[in-house]
Amino acid sequence: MQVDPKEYENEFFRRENFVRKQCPKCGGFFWTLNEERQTCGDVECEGEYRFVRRLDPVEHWDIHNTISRWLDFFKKRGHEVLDYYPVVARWREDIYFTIASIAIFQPWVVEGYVDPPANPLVVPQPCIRFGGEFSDIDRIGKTGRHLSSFTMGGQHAFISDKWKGGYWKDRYLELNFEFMTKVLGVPPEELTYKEDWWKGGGNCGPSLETFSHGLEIVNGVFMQYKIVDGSLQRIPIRVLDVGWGLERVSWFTQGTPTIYEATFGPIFIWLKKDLGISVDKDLMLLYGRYVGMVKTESDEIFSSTRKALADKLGISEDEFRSIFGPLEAMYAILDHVKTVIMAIPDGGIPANIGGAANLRAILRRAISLAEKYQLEIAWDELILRSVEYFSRTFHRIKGIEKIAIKIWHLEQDRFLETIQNAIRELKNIARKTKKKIIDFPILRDLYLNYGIPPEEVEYLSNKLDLGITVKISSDFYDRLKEMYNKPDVESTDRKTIEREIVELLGKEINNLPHTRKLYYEDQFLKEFEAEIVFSKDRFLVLNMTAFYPRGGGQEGDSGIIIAGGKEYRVVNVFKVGDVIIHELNEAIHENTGKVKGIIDWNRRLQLMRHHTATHIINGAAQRVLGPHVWQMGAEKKVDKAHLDISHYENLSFEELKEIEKLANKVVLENRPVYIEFMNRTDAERKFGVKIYQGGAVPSAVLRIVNIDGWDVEACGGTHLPQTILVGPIKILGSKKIHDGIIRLEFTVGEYAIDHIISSDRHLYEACEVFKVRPEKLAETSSRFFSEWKRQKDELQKLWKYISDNIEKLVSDKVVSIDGKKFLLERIDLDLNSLFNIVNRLESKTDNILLVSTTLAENIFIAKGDEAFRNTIKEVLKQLRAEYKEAKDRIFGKLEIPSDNLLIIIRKRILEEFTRN
RNA sequence: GGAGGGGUAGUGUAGGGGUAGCACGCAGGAUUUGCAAUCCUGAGGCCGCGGGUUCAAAUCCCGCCCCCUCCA
Repeated sequence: MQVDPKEYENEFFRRENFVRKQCPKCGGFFWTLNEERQTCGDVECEGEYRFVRRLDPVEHWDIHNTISRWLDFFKKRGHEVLDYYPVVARWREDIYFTIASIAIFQPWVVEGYVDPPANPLVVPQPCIRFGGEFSDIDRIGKTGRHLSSFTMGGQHAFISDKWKGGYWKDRYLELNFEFMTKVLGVPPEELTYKEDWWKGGGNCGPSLETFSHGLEIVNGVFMQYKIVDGSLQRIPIRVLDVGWGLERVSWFTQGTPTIYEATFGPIFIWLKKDLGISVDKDLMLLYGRYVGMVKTESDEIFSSTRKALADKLGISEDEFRSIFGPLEAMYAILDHVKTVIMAIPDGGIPANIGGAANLRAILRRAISLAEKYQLEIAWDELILRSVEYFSRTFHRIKGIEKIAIKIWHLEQDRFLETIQNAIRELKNIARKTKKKIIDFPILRDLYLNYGIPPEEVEYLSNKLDLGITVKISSDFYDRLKEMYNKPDVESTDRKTIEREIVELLGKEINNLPHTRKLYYEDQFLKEFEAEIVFSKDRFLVLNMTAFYPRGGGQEGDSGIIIAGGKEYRVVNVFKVGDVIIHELNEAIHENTGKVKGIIDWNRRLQLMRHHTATHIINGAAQRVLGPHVWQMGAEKKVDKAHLDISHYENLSFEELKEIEKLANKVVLENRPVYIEFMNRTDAERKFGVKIYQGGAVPSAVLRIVNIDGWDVEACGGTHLPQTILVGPIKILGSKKIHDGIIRLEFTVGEYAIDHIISSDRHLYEACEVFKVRPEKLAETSSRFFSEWKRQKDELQKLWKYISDNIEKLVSDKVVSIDGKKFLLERIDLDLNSLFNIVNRLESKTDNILLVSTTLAENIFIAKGDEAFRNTIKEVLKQLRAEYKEAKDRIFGKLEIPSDNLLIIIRKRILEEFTRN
């Protein structure tokens, strides 16, 4: 797009005599003090990183010192320092990870609903990005500069009529210039400010990027427009959105070959030594100097620029691969481990869904790279060292090393198992398939069932020398997509239901005044009087209500409303915007007048108990399991409730009981529960970001529910004022509902008592069976179980013995008549055993009839040719006996002694054959 | 949230209404100076759990649990 050059003009440039030039290479405009300068300063135009000069990192400018110097600089110049936010952007619905420092302030501050926490301010914000210009996963480690997690030094100022303290372009550049030249010591003529345009999240504005010696170090955006119907419109609030690449600052000042040496410092030195990787010093410096040539726009460009890099270093591509392959793999591994670690305390657990899937992807990439280059990574130590090192600045990862190691091993096992399964399956396919060709259907199954993409199948079958051809169609993923795109069942989420109701009630609902929420003013209000504001069909809106609408995972209240002398049952209560709608059991005709509302108090009390219990259990789970636990969802019903938490594996019985015990302890401690409405920024400052347990809260003012010294959450639900009122908490069980999310089911109050009583009853009944006391039940039942197993085995052996000998027992009873072999005998066994004998003797005889009298039952079974079966059936009809047929077998029960049947049949058979 | 594949001995698997098999591993024995190899013998299975159908279910039907994977 064409940008008005005026956008970039400012007093600072004028005062310092900067000149505006156009770069002959990229065509971009930039500002410089050096009139002779041609290129803009970007590495693609400069061709090299001219600051690279040293092999090993130095502590003086490591990432920690870089961050603290940077913070100091701005602190001394009137900026307030903010603690960093989580890397999992729980307060945002549109992004999973925090991708930039400005994300902290979107949308509430940027759109003017909430005051900024300070103005101006700086924040060292760790960000996680998968994909995009700076972090294309496959390129990490190979470009010298890509990271999946980095620290954005956010320098922010806000300009609005209502806020003091902001500043704009001049002051920004003044500070920027001062830091670059005075703190970093860059000669002024070596600085360039390149013009760019930034947009995101509907906002946009001009930006000036700071370059030196080939490296982009800062991107300063002057957010001041929003895009309306394709054209720019000034927004009332202007936001200075400056992002410093703090790892880049650290790299720039240390002058190491790549950003990785600079960022990972002592961990890099240790790992390199541990793996025995070494590269010639001069070659390494040369690599660092020119690795910036590598471009990542497309696969073609990437490989051609990589080739150019090898040429520049004077080595062949093969040599390049063997020298730098392991090193680049190590760079990537360092990066990936750090990113996984950074995400864990914020509840970012590797999983198969959403943003968490990216965490799994890089974790697996790290493992794959180690395997590919045969790097014997000491993962546990690497994780320990990474946590130790980075926790110096990023305090939230303190103490997560055990959990991180556990997660790493779980994921590694899972990954290796999947690969093993896939390899086995592939070998089976290779063995079974005659054509020795693997095409779409097989590739599809391998991908869908084992997660192995076609390229990997090809790699594996070559590596394993399976002698098969892998045919990858270029539209593989498109064909898969076609299969997914089958129309799915209509979703009836809450929003569609609400939309339907709004439609039903008409647009008027949106024009109604906000309903006064009596349930917040007095959570124990059981009865109230109010006035009708609106009614239609079965829906009623009042000017105020004590009925709690469904929300925050808490079910709505029920009860009765008396209007016009008539009683209505309230069957559902919900919110549309700030209007609370009561759904009644029948249509109401009054449009005005007073009503009386009575809440179903038993129900409400139980819901409140469940809600407060949810917060108590959440706090307990965090303490028992670790700081990675966040609430991922919850539901509170009358008879039971559940809480979903971020956690990496199913809970053991012991963990469950520990949580239960701790939760009940908090109940008995009778802690007060404070509730207050707070400004978003104040709440965050006072209680930290852990208040966002329930996810994004779409409001500038938060309702803070604070269980004293235990748990603080932004929550709209109704709660008890003291924990003792929750009553006993009984955890019913837990299960994994997704990877990385565990559901705890529980019940409280009288329902908990009921549950305990019924478990007692089950225990009592089980004890009655064995006539033992509860503490002996497990022991006794396991003794019974092993006894039962032993006897079953004995029985089996016995049966085997019998059947082995059955031939001998009956062989002399087989009679041959007219070339056919008959066995007509009485063997007193149960029917099932007779079936087995018949099956076993099938090849020895043609026609068999066995009768038996066991347990006062006369039974028989016969098997044979049609004529034989017909004879039997005829006799059975005469005897009025019931029988069944299955294939060539007839069997059933007799009312007469079974011997009788045997005698009759023997006689008949003899008759028939003598007649012929 | 939607969807595939799977759960049988320590491990890997076959079978698919009628006595639960195979390979590797394990134990004992034979051969051998010893090991490996080979041969013989043996131990080891709630066929994931709970219902249903059936004379009979590992197998068929229904529900649940667990594992792996894909998509949103």
